[in-house]
Amino acid sequence: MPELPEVETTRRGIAPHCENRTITQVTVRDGRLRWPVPGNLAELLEGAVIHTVDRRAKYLLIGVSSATVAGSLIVHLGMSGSLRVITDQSEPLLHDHVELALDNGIRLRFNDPRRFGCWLWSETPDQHPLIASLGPEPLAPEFTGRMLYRLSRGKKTPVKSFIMDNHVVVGVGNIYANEALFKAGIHPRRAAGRISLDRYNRLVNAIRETLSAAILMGGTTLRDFVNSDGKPGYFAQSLLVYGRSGEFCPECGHPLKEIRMNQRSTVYCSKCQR
DNA sequence: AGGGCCACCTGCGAGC
DNA sequence: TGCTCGCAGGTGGCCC
Repeated sequence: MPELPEVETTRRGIAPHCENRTITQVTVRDGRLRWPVPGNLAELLEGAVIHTVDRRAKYLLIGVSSATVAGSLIVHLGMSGSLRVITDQSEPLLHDHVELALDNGIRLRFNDPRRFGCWLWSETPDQHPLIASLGPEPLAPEFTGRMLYRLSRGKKTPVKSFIMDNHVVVGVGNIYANEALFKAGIHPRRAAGRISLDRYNRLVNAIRETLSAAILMGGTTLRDFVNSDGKPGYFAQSLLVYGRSGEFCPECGHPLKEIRMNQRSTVYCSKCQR
């Protein structure tokens, strides 16, 4: 479910409620996530203070410290996860696996039906194997067309796979890869190594524009994404090609095509994208 | 070494 | 109505 805009929307939603709050209780109802939730999580966190809520790629990094521990929770929402701010006394529902109670009476509740998400703990999150080898953030200045151009020389891999590779750039998932390639006029199957610098500059702009616009609209809700208030995102109505196979291209009116690449739905216009 | 594919898991809609 | 099938926003790890 969540791509970078959805994770950023979640971060912005929870941060004001968590920062500088003390964790009073940790509840793990089902620790069988992608990796087991550490058994000593409550021991580590209860009584500690949350000082930061950051994002790296699609990971939320919740910085926590106390007299005895200092480190970060590494939280990933997987395909179906959501983090909600609970202000009332509502009972947990099915798939509400992890919960943090804070000293302001608010609870942070993690729901994840498919359990592809994770809750890990690290004292040195920057060096954690899941984080250390990630490529640049798509909205950071070091992500440039020149960088993509250089990295892609000699690569036969399709450009869509290339920009979805976390070592190249993080945070470009299936929806936004489709959208950005359409905006840039690049065919998703084109070999990454056979794209000009000029076109990579356009692609970088398209990725930035697409992700920024989605963040401004609170992310994309297709079926079930909800933000930290339990509300949907509104970028779905702005999607140009994703989920629109068979509809007419918004640029030229030609019917949009759908193919599968790496078992993922890939929608494009065969006239506008080369 | 690099690239492609599977697996992890539940829920839902389509089609029979 | 109720079953089965295929598909879903991610990504580490395995195999070729």
